[in-house]
Amino acid sequence: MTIQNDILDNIFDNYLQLSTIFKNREALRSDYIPDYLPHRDEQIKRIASILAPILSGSRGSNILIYGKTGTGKTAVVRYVLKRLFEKAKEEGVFVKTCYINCRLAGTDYRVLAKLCESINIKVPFTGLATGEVFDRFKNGLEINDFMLIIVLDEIDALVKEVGDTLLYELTRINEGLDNGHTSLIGVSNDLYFKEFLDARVLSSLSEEEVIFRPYLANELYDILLERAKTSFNNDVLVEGALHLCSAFAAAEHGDARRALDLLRVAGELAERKRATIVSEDYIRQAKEKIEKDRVVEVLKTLPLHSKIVLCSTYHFKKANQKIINTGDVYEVYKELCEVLNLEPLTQRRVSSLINELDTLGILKTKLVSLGRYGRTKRIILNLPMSTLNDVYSKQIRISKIINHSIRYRND
DNA sequence: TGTCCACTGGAACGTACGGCTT
DNA sequence: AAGCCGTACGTTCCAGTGGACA
Repeated sequence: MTIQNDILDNIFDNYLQLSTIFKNREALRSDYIPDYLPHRDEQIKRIASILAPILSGSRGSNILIYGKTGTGKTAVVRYVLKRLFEKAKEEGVFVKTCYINCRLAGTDYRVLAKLCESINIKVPFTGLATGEVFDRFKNGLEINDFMLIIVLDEIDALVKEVGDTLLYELTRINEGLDNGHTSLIGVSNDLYFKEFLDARVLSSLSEEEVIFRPYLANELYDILLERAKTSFNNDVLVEGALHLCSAFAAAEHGDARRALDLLRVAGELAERKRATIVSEDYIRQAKEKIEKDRVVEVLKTLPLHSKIVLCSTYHFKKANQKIINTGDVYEVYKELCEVLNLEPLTQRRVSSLINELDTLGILKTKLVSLGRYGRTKRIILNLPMSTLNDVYSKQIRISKIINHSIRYRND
């Protein structure tokens, strides 16, 4: 037995002893499909009855599903499809399902590549024309006589990014098929996403519509309670903790995913502290941890020039300069590039980077008009300076510009 | 009331890259 | 090998603009 072995043994033993909190941690992950989804009976029934004709071999209507993040859309769809799939198998009907997150896929090509993959057609990740991939997909359906249910999650993200060309093709695909057919289920986080769609696409895609309202605090509580039963050991969770958790999540547009994350992280924190119960306090700590972890992760993985832009705003905040605009940020950005021996990007590009950082919630920007003094963006660093300092001091290249003293003055 | 600032943000285009088909 | 494709990341160009100021 080596010393290292001892240490590892210790860690693992400790872990096993520590696992007095969770019964099944996985049940708190957002991709877990529970056996019961509280407060979604209506939607489950609706979607199931729309898709039911598939069991008799005919095509189900296309469905468009709306609702904010964490309202159970994905869970309900996956739940219904899972049951449908099992039922179809019993009945000897051959059904295939394909779930695609459009935001993660990002482009028409990659969505199509995933569709091909789901019917066992191998497609290279680049090199082919999009039309070619579409043809292969269509042929695959035809030859194999597949009944394919396609779930396009976060469909709004794709349409906003690259338009609705692909959706148009997909909604028409059945027209050109003698064998095999598809049903589309579009899932959108954006209630106004319809406006981005061509009328023909819209009418075809939204043959049926299902809306998911945000959960109320008491509904979130029921959901958490249900999940807690399967995930936590008995008597571990303080009732007040559940209430606090649902209250936090209800304040953030009734996002159940957030609530479940909160509960899981709180449990993990308690576990690490060797606590035997998960109290309200752990929920509060979890809330802070989740936010901080998110920010740190974003800071670390940002492209180099975005980091420099961020450091530029950091220097203004450090110098107590509250009001800064794009021009100021760009001047300091150029100065920092010089320090790093880098060719600076154009102001137009930096302007886009600032917008991206705004979307990530790291910067806060506001378009203002200063009359005679032009139009620009007010920019505020939207995170604690210490967080940025901690993360970037450890990165060799960026640490050089963190402590650089700035020449530029904007007064 | 018109001017004009300091940008914004859309659009078109360029370049490099990996990888396909023929 | 030639010619094409999608993707990522960038540049260049430029019309548009809200409102302070003369």
